[in-house]
Amino acid sequence: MREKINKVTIEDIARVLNITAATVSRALNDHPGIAENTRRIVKETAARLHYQPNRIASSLRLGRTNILGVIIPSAEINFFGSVIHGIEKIANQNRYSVLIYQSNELYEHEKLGVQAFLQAQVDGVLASVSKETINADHFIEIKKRGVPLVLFDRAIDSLGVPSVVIDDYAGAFAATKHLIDQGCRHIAHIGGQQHVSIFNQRLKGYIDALNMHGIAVNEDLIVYGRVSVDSGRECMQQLLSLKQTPDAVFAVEDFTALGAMQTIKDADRKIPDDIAIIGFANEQFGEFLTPGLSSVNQQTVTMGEEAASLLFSELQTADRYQSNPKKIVLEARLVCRASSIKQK
Amino acid sequence: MREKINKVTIEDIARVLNITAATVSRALNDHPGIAENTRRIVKETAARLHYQPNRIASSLRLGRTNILGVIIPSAEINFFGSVIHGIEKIANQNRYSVLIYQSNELYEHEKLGVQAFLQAQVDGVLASVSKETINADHFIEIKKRGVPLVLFDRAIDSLGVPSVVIDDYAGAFAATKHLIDQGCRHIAHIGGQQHVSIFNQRLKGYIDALNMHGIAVNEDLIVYGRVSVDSGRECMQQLLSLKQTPDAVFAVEDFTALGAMQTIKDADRKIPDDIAIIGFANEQFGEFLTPGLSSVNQQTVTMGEEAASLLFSELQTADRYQSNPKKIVLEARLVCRASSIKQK
DNA sequence: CTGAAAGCGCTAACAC
DNA sequence: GTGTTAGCGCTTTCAG
Repeated sequence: MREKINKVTIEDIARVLNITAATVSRALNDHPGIAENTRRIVKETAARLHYQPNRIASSLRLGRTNILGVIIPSAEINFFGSVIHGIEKIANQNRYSVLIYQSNELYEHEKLGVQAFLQAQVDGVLASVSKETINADHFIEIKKRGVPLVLFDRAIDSLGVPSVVIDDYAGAFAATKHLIDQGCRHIAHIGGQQHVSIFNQRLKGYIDALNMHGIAVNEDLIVYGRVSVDSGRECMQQLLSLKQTPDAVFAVEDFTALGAMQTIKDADRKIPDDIAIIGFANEQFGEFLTPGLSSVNQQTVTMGEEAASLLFSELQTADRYQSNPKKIVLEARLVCRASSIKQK
Repeated sequence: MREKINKVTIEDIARVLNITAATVSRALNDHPGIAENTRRIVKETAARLHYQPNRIASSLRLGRTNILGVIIPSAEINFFGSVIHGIEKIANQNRYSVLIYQSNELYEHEKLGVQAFLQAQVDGVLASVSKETINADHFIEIKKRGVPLVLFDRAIDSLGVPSVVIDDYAGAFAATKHLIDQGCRHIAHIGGQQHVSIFNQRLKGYIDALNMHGIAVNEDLIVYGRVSVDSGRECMQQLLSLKQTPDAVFAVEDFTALGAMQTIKDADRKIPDDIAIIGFANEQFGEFLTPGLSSVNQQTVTMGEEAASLLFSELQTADRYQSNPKKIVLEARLVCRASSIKQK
C-alpha cells in the first residue's frame, strides 16, 4: 500500500497531453465543439491517471452542488429510514447525493440542520418537521434564499411549499368505518398531540366517520396521549375505568395501539371479541403480535420517492414559490388483521 | 415572500465596514491577531446581513469538507438506520455532516458510492460491505488516496482498516449457554449462509458452548436456512420431524426465530416449556411477541458512535494505515425474555 | 493589527 | 476546435 495516488487535476491531464485545461474540461464534460479524437484521448488519459473530478471546485464555479439535504427527526425510526431509502433512490438516479441531518425532534437542532445545509450550498432541502417546532422562520429562510424546499409527512401548510403527505383523514375515516362495519358502536379514540396536524386529521376522520354513520360522538371515549407504548397503556386504563367501556379502539398510531392491547389483555378482556383495536402506521411489529394488529399503511418508500421527484421538478422551474404549491396526498391503505375482525 | 435574500459574501461585509475580506475572514474565524472591537463589529454586521459562510469555497481552499460519507446496504433496514443515527450524532458533535449512499447489497452500487464520495472530497468514509462484494479494490482506492476508512458490522479483515463489529461468537456462546443453564440438553441451531462470516461465527459459538458443557453436538439438530421468517418456518418443520425433537432452539437471527416460533405454536408445542427459543439481533418486534423473544443485542447505535469516533481519531493521526488497524469488538448482550426462561 | 495578493480546481465567455 | 482569461468565495502567506 506504499504507492499513494497523488491528487491529479485537469491541469495534470492537460500538461501530459500538451493541451489546455479548458479543453480537458470540455472533453470530459462531452461538450459539443470538441474533436472526437481529443475527447477520446483525454478520457483515456484521465482513466490512466486515476483522475477523479473535484466536485467541490466545480460546485464553486457552477453554483450548484448536486447535493440534497434531508432533515428528519431520527434515522433510528423505521418510518424515516424508509423515506430516506426512497429519497436516496431517486436522488441517485439524478446523480445527486443526499446529506442527512437528524433533528431529534428538537427545534434548535432543526435550525442547526437548516443552517448546515445552507452553508453546504445544497441544491434543495427535504424535511419532515419536528414535533416541537412551532416557529417556521428557518424554513422561510430557505425559501428566501431561493433554495427549493419540499416537506414530507409532517408538513406545514401555511408555509406554502410543496409537500407529500398521506391522507391521514381518509385513513382514520376508513379505520373507524371498518370498526363500525364490524358491529362496534362504542368506538374510542386514543389521540396524539393535537397541534400536530396529522394527529388532528386522524381525530377528524374518526369523528366524521362516526357522524356519517349515525353514531353520536361520546367525548368520554376520546382521550389524548403522548404517542408511545406507555401512553397507550395509560390511556387505555382510563378508557377501561369508564362505566360504559368501549367495544373498539382506534389508536392514533401503532405504539399507542400496542400499549392499549397490553392493557386490554392484562384486564382479561378479549381482542377483538370484547374490544377490537386498530392502529396507524403499519409498523413492522404489528404483523407479529397476537392477535395481529390491524393498521393503516403509510407508503413510506413511495413518500420518499414522490418527495424527491417533487424537488427535482421544482429544481427545473425558475418561478419557484410563485404558484400554488403542489401537494401530493398518498392513499392510506387499510391493513386488516385479527385484532379488528370480529367473528360474526 | 417578495424580499429574496441576495447572496452575501465576506466581500460584502468588508465593503460595508471599509475593511478587507481578509480581515473579515479572520474575525469570523476568531483568529488570534485581531482587534476585539473589529471582531465584534464584523460578527454583528454578518448577522445583520444574514451572512452564511460558503463552505464550498472554504472547502476548496482548505482541502477538507467536514463531510463524512457513509455506505450502507439500505436505510430501510432497521439495523442500519440505527447505526446511521449513532454516526450522525458523533459527526454533528464534531461539526461534520453525513452523506449517505445505499448499495442495495450490490457491488456495482457500492463502487459508485465510493466514487461519488471521492469526487465529493469527503474527509472520511464509513462503510458496511454489501453481501455481494467479493472484490475490495474500491475500498483499496480510498486508502490509496489517503482518505480514512472505517468498516462496521460487515468488515473485511484483510483490508487492514479499522473496524467496529460485535462479538458474534461470544453472543452465540452466551445464548447457547443460557439455554443449557435452563436445563435444555437437545439444543438445535438454525443457521444462516455460512460464507457470511457473522453467521459462521454464531455457529461456532453454539458448537463450542455445547462442547464446553459436555454436550455432544448432534448434526441432526443443525439446519441451515436463508435468514427469513419463511426459512425459519421451514427449518423448524424439519426439526420437528426428527424422532428426537429439540427442547430448545438457537436461531441465527430474530426473523428466523420468529418463523420457528410460529411453527412451534402451530404444532401445539409450548414455548418455552416444551421448546425454549432464542434469536439474535434484538429486533424491535421481539419485545412485543407472546412470549417475548429472548435475543442478543447488537448495540447498533453504539456501533455507529464507535465507528465515527474511530474515524475522527484516524483523521487526527498523520501516519494512517501504517500500524495495525484498531478493531473494536462490541459486546453482544443477552436479552432474556419469556421465550427462553423455563419455570423451575 | 490589517491589507495586498495569490490560489484551491474548475468552467465559461470571448477570442482566434 | 482550441487557447486565453477571469472568477466562483474563501483563507493564508507575506508585508507593513
